[in-house]
Amino acid sequence: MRVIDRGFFNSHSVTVAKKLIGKIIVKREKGKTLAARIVEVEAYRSKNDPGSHAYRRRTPRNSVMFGRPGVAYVYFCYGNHYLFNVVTEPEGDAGAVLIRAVEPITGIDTMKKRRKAKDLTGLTNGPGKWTQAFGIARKENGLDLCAKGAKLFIARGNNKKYRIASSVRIGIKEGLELKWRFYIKDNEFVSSV
DNA sequence: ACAGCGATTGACT
DNA sequence: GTCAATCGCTGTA
Repeated sequence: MRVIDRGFFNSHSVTVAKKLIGKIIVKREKGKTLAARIVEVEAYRSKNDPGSHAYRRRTPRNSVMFGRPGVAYVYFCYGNHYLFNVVTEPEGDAGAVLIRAVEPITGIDTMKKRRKAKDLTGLTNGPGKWTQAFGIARKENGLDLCAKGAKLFIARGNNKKYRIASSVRIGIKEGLELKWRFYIKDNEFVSSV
């Protein structure tokens, strides 16, 4: 399994977002491995992106977005859910890619247990759903996905074919002129919003 | 110090 | 289709 290095994330958020489609998110747990293919993402920047947490200024919550690329930015949303991003752009320049949906590959039983689900329906097709399936929460915020021996990382996928579609980002009120949501066309695990 | 609200989900009509 | 849940961050005072 070839882990993606920091240089991959040290780039424009939109570039990284498109390239993350089809990659594999992996979490090594005690005695178990969870893996899933990334099928839907959104790019966020700072300047000129009113939809981003980092649009106005650096705050305690968004500070991770200003830090090293390749680090996890996890935040609590709507009082119920954890949303997972990977930090992009050179250090000091805020940016992140939100992973909105994934297609399960390995560790499906664990995912089902956490989601209290019987089958694959609705298991990982949303930003708060797949993080729950993976057991990702506040403690993952600031975790370096490119560190040697990281338990959570992103790897290169197989060369499965897909077509990327784009649209406005979901759930935000500003920045709607930017079509920075990218997803695999016709993939059943893309969020159904 | 505090009111308002969000990069969502699941349950219910 | 509609709507409540739920909590901590953010902007304003």
